[in-house]
Amino acid sequence: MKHWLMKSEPETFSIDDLKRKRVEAWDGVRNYQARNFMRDVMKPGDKVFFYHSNCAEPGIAGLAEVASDSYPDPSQFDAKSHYFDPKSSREDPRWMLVDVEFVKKLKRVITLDELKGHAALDEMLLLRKGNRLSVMPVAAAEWRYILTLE
DNA sequence: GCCAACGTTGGC
DNA sequence: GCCAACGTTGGC
Repeated sequence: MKHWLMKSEPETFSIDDLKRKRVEAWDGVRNYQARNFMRDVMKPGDKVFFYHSNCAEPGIAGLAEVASDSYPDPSQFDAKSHYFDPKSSREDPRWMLVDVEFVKKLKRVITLDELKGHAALDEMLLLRKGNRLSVMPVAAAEWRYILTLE
């Protein structure tokens, strides 16, 4: 079982939205590296940090779980969708996603700023300069360490 | 709203 | 295959 971090802008889709809906198709990812993680590596049951990005208090807001195998992102075929991709086709879909299921909301947001202050997390992908991946792996040791911070 | 960092596109 | 131009991400 692997561990992941998935970013979402809370104004668009927050941990509270996931709590309400229980399961959400993680659509709209249009980055090949992030897609490859979802398509090739993620497995149902993998653990996920739900991260709030591009907001007043960026950080880990909750826990979730991968809830499906990967399948084509329907929004890529929808001409009315913001995520429509005219270069993709149903025969050869370019973008894949997984379903993500709510596990729990953290008692507080473990902020990006706080994570930066822990030497144990120096190697964390999230904290690498210039990293913009919206779906990324988290090392098991980092996962366990972060859970103790709540 | 700014802007650094990065990814993608497309002309050559 | 190079690289300039452009678009996006996301912290601040």
